[in-house]
Amino acid sequence: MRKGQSDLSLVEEVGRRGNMRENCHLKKGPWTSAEDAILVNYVKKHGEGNWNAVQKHSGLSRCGKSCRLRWANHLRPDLKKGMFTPDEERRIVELHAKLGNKWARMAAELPGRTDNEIKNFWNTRIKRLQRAGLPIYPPDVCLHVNLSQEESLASMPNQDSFGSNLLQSDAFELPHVEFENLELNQQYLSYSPELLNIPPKTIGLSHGYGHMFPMACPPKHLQESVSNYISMPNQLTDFACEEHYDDPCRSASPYDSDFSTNDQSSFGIPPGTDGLLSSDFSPSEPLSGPMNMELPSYQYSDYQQDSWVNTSVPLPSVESVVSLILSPPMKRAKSDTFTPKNSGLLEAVVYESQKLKSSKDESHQQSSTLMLDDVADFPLKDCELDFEAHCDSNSPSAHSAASALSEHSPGSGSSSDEAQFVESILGCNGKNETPNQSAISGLDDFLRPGQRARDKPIVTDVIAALLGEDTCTSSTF
DNA sequence: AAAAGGCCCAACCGCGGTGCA
DNA sequence: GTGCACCGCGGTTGGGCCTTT
Repeated sequence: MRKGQSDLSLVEEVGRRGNMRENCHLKKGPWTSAEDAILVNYVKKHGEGNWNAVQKHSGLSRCGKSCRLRWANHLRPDLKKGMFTPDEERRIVELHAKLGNKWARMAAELPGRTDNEIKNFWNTRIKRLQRAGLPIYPPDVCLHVNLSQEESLASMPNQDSFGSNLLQSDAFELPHVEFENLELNQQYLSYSPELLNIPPKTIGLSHGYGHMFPMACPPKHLQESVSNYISMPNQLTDFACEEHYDDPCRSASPYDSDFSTNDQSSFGIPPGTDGLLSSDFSPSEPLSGPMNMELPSYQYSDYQQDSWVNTSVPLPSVESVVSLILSPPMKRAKSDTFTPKNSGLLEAVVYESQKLKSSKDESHQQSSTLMLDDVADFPLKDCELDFEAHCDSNSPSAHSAASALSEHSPGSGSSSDEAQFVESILGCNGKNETPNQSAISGLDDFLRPGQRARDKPIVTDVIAALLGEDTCTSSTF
């Protein structure tokens, strides 16, 4: 545009070319170069801000919002145009792993890039990657973020005050979560009042979540990454091999075993089985907050695409269970003191069960030997803490036992053979699977939300088997 | 060559936060 | 304390372009 050209003449030009109808109507749609010129002119004269005044003073028939957006995304002189460089791409991935869908914050870290640009890039990228069955986050990024967050965890004051800090911290913003579903959970878990020492309905679990699970309960975006590993056996073996096992960082996470254990196929979960990972959990109430803003659920693997129906979370269920089951006793034995690292809900459940069981007749003891021993020494208080963390619906594990138990509603999903399942749980199905694998497979089926109604009695038995007690005789069920 | 489908990106919408009267 | 205006953020939409069939 020629210098000195008045805003007015530009407006006239806009009026001629654009599809402005009447002055009283604000124009929408694509910006014309004339409009751009007006806006640039205006900002040069008056500076940024006060965007609503643009319309008044410059005659532009655009709302302030639209002007701001146009300026911020396209007209700002410091904007970097063109494709993202590999460095920028990597930075975005890292930032997303750290921040989640905080586009504006990410943009602040990438000079010349806009939040919209980054958002579009990311959305496109994850679509592409997920279509290809590739992980959203490269393992090294996960590890990097995990490590850095672990450091911040390590720098926390003392463990004693952990709980209170946890409840007070605002460091990580996470939504308060409606726990409609949890009411049903309580039906199952009510035998453990201590365990559920939380309001049944709305529970503000956001505080301290990040401390509790530094990346352990990473925002869903990491779950996505994790879930993608399900379809990436090679990466699984690459990343989750033994040298990572004892990595304090990795063991810090309920996802510890994610990479090493989530490969359904390696656990005898047949491809296409809509186990937990693809259970069509769809909360009756939409989850609120940032996590909810994230992708509804791209948590599916290539194996699961057919059965993928709006899966909203359940991935962690398997993780929690699996990490519990597969964690070497040594590792757990070291965990005399609770750390937020332990994936806890199932442990808590199991622990409670142990407690109850020990006060009852021990006739079923044999059937409970699979997993309980490793976790029986977990202090309940710790379990409570842990459970709170898990109850955050954004916590991957929140949907672990809680949702898994609660979502055993009639509906979709094929149920596996119950007898086999129980056998699996008990690790004695006689197949070539290792007991643990069997258990996982069984648990997967057990935890499947879409369990048929007719399975309910079986489910109860299964829970009993899992918990090592006959729930039919238990007053707590 | 044409239709269909997918991709990409600019722009819009709704909501929440903040400042001010 | 309340209402209003403004601003910023994140999710969603719609249209143009490209690729595939």
